[in-house]
Amino acid sequence: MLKKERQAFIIHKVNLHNKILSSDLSQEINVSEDTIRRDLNELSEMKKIIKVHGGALSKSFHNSFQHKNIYSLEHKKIIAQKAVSLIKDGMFVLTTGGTTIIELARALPENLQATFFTGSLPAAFEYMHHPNIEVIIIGDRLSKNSQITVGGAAISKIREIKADMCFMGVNAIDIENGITDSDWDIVQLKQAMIESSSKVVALTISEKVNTTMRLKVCNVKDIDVLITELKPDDSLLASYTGTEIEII
Amino acid sequence: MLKKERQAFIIHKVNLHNKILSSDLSQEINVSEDTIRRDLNELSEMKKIIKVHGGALSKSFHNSFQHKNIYSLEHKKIIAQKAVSLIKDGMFVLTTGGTTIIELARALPENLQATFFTGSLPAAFEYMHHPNIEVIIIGDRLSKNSQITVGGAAISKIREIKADMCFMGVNAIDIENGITDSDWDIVQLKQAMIESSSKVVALTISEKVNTTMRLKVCNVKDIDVLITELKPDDSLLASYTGTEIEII
DNA sequence: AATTTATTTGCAGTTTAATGCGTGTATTAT
DNA sequence: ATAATACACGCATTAAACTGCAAATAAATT
Repeated sequence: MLKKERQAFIIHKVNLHNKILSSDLSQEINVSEDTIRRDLNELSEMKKIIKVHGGALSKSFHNSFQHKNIYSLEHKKIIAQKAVSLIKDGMFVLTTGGTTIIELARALPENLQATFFTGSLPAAFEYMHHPNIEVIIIGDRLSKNSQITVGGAAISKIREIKADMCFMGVNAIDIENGITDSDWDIVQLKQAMIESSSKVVALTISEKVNTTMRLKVCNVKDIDVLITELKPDDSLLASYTGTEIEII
Repeated sequence: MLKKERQAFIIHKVNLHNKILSSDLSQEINVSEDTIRRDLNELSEMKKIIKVHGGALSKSFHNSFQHKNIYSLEHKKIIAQKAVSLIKDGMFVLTTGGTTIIELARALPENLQATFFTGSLPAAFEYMHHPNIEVIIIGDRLSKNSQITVGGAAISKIREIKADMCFMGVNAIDIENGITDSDWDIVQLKQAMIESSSKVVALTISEKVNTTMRLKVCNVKDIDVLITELKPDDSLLASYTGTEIEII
């Protein structure tokens, strides 16, 4: 068995089982464990697999359990601070889910009186702890991944609302493709929210600026305000300054 | 089992149950408690979990801290255990809020496949962590006291549902006055739930049996099953045994 | 085809990682 | 206050990983 085909075989096995032991492979292919180890190292070098003590794991396995760290937490706090300044007493506010929105919720001043609509459970929890904020939950099927309600009922409820402002956590934004996302249900929700709001505020860490995902939510011009942790005149945001978007 | 794999498993478990004991994990995975402790320390270092004496807690649910303080928790666990046995695969289940219902949610077996409708945020959080349970959130204004959605929209949504079973946390029950409560909105909700369910299961700690509040929810005869932490033949429940209510 | 060259493999010895156990010390519960 | 758990630390054991080297194999050259 040639080295190339052996490595192909290993990749196949790893992807199939999500994990593999060096010792098993060694037996199965009938080569020494050293050889397997060398293969695993090379494949790991090529980012095809994740090598661990004793064997290897598939990339997908790793991803599925690797919860997104909140290391951009500080950035998100800055964003939240800026976003909060836009909210005035008496407003009706629509919000999506996402960790940035949670930070926004935590940053709300105690004396702010406003009504928040959301289908995001974690966001609702946060809003709930604010004394002067009225919370309206948008009901429907709960998506376990995103911890937000999704579906037709949610969308038609959103359409019934006429909100002053919509705060949207953004996963990818790009001057060409606008706001994009990877989850069909979430895209529908966001589109409905945009239509139901007088003003759309997009929140994103700069890391996600100029990235693209598969599904389109809206064009850049549909956004009224863009908030990142950067200063408005940062060079990364230069391409957006020409548009009619307000950058904060 | 590889180390990474084990740690992924631990993260999964923690997120599912919101808390986990080192001793349980040790047994389940069949490694020494030292190993588990080392894992928990590393995961805690990585901010994936919150390590506490005896085990670990999920990050998402820091509310679990309050968990210990729940009044007569042990009784509620017994009640939850009994209630769970009534739920079969494929059922549509309506639930109210309340700490007893939370315990019910935690007691649900992992392999149970069912659809749960609720307006209670804490309950929804619990259901969400169960892999095979579909959660439908009933939307409306969020009552901060009871952490449940209340109002006309919630009620009309409930009326659209035809559930197999309704689990109702009971605040006061009495053979004369039936189930009573003190919150107008909650009473409306509960009445709607009763109407929309083939079977009504009332859950209550024995302390609340033979007590009364101001607002009537329903008569005792509208209940199908009554669950307390007591044995069915306990003298406290004697007055209910004559009726057609099943006592568990 | 034969020989050189380069690559790959296996092996021995050493190093490192992972785990379990025993002991003494914290922490929690009674 | 006392007993019962849970914890941390060091050490021993085992398995896995690395290192360098020689043998084996494949590829290239003449």
